[in-house]
Amino acid sequence: MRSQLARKPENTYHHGDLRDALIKAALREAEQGGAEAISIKALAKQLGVSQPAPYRHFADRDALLAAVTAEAFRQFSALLREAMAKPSKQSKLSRLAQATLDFGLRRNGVYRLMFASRTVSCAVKGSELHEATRETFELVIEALETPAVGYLRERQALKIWAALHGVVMLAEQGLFTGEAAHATREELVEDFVNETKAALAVAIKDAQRRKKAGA
Amino acid sequence: MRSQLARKPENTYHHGDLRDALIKAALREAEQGGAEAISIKALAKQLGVSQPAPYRHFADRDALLAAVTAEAFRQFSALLREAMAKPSKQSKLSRLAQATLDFGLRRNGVYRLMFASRTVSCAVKGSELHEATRETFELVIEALETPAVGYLRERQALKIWAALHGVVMLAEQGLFTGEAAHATREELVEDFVNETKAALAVAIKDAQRRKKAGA
DNA sequence: ATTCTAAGTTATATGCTATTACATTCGCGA
DNA sequence: TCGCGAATGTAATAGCATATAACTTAGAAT
Repeated sequence: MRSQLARKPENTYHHGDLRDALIKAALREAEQGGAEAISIKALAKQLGVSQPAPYRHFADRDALLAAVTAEAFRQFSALLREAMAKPSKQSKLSRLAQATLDFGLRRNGVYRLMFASRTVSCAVKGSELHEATRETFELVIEALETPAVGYLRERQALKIWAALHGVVMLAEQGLFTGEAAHATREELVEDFVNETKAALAVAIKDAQRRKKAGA
Repeated sequence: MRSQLARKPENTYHHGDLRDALIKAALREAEQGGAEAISIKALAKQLGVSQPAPYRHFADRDALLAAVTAEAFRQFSALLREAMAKPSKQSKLSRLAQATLDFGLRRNGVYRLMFASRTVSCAVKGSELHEATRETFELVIEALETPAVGYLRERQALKIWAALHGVVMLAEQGLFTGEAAHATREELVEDFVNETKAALAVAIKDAQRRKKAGA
């Protein structure tokens, strides 16, 4: 009685790569429903293994969620990198920003898993998950295409990052639909991008002036 | 065998106000753990009623969550109103902004319930919950203390609202702690507040100029 | 007083997490 | 290549949560 959906080769006792298969399948489940949609039992059935098999690879559901979230961050980072690498008339920052918005809306459930679940805020420093989030943030700094100017670069990165997340959040809440949608999400994102660029330009000019005065 | 925590008067068959008691108790549970921490069974035990009793007042768990979330929005709105009413050297917008940040961090779980759960994005237009979110957004517009200037006022409200949510999100994710905390959350919020004010000032001046030119 | 209804109870079905004890396969060293 | 231990699977089961069904009680309305 093996399920059609089984990714396990027929008539084999061992799955071969259950750990990885679980993460990928869980990510698919989370696509719409977020963390709540991830059920160990359902995944086991889907993959054609017994219900307790996943516990050989993850201590408990939270451990699976953490691994899935880390994988989601890797995919997200890859998407951002791709967007930034792609030649385009837009600036790197603009491409990163629009890619973030796109990811947040298209992969709603995964996005919530990454940025709005208990899992992330509980991630201890140094964990795989914590590192994944830091790495993603580094990409934002890179997208600024600016040399370090005091701590101002990190600050601008934090600001644009926060703004982007906020736009995704409100979009998912439906604040851009209906009669009150006096601005599209994309417009708002572009606004934030431009403000960031302007602020950085000022900061750089300032730094140069100070350097000159000092010399 | 009635629990000490029972809010139900002793020796009464009917609780009297179970619906309301459930919402309040659920909100307490959500305080830390968000929606996941809300268990119908646990609530029933806490309130000293049988486990299925809550189903007389809510069709299912989701219905309870929706009601709890709506109540949370009302409390949030009340907090914002209070912050805006309080005499202070700060501007209304600044007070609303800091109050939002405060709420988002102190009442972490409730905040996630409100802004980052399936419940809200599934709320149909016209529902109690949907109205509650709209009403809260109206407060943001009010805090701008600006007459309508085309659609620019709504746009600025959306922008500052998004930015605030983003800051809360990143703060909960731990991006402000550790060596990289080159700006406090409060500083960032104040930055966004000032940018909003500047943008509005420009918009108003623009509108006046255009009016004069037209006359 | 009687009766209707809202709100509660007990019993039970179903589904998920997690653990325990047992079985099978893989890979590696003798 | 044999065999043995570790890794990885299964079956059985406990425990908890949601939800429904059938029954009971209290309060209000006539």
